[in-house]
Amino acid sequence: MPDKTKRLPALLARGIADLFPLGTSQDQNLALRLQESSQQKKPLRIKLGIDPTGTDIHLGHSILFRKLRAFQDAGHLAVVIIGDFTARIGDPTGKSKTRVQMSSEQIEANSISYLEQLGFGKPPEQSLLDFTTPGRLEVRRNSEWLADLDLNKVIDLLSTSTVGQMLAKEDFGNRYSSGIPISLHEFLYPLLQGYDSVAVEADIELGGTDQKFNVAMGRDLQSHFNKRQQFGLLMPILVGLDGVQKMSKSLGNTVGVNEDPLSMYSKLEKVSDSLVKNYLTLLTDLDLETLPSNPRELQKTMALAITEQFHGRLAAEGAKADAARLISGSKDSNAEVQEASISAIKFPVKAFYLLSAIGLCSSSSEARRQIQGGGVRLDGEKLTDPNLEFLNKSVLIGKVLQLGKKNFRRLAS
RNA sequence: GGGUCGGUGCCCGAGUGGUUAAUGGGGGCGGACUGUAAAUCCGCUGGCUAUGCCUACGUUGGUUCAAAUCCAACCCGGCCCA
Repeated sequence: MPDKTKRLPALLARGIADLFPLGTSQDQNLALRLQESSQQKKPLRIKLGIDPTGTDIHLGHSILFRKLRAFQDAGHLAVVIIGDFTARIGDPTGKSKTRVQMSSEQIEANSISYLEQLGFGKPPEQSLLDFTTPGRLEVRRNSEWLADLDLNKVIDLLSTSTVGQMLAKEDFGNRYSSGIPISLHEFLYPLLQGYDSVAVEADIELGGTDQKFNVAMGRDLQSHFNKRQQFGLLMPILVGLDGVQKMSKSLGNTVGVNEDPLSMYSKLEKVSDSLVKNYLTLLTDLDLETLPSNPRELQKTMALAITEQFHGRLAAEGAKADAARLISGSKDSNAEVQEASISAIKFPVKAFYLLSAIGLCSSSSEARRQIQGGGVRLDGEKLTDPNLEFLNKSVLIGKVLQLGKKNFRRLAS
């Protein structure tokens, strides 16, 4: 999208999938609006909403937060909206069925966890957002203005849209035409998200490309409520580790931002070739012109750069070295592997039970199968008998139990 | 509210009384190959400290020696009508 973004500063423009509107006035053109902002020394309010429906922030989310951070670093104000109210409805975007509604306790716990993962309490150079520089961040919960909306206001909101417009939204349209139920309250979601923009007086809303409808709704509502309209700045949806579907917790193809360095690095360095450039563009600030041409080296460069963002240079380098060592099957690796306590285990213990007890396998039945299928190693040595007995802790402590090529646990007391 | 069709394992989808955790596909996991990629091939894919025992086909009851398959009620959904 170079034509749309060429007048924007490079770090703000990098990776953008869509930007609207694209007119020639200060209300229609983001480059001009940025100029106005700097002339008037009035930072723009950059809105990014996130619904606390899960507990883990992954790299897919991080694209948007990275962009938000770029705006912070350029002197603007990040307005992070925790959708504690909208989480109760659930964003229907991309959903093929109605989302289950969540309890407020769960929502609150998730919100706190999100802020921590965004870097609250961490040094700015290892966190997604800048929590420390004054005037760069505002965290709001949308229950603040949504919880007390009265029915008159709700009817006013509803009257701004038609059923036809809602069904024109891809997700709703698909569900409707394939006979999958749509609850009425789901129609409210885009309106409420749009109303958030009214409430916080957003100048720009960031979102994934799947958020176009909702972001555009924000513009419509701002206009309806006589506010200056926001720009929509959309980022691509990150493809997950499977190389096919979007990165999503429920698809199990994610890299979480608070994963330990080794698992982060080892997952990333095996991302398929077709995705590596994409990851580099969206998840790093590396200069794309000066990258290694060897595809394997490219993977490693990408994995290292991303891991470094969350754990620092030293830990990332360590993870890289450890990954290489573990894969070569070295027995005496000192790698920094996630530890698993075996203190609660009764000895003697059979191999399959051990595997499930430390969470490497989700059930003891699965553990049996994995061993029988030849996918389990202890300090590099393949286990073949699920019923193999270990007599006491001391024969296990310090050893690394491995499932497949990328799941490791160091056994600890 | 009436009529009608339907609810099967992570998903889709067979199966209409009787070996069998339930054909097949997708996805996932593991193995081989490789560059820890892609493609391809192979295995596994309910649970349980387990050579046996549990729990499963919307829910609850019923018929039967025997049910996902038959009956009843209920719950949920699609479509048509209002």
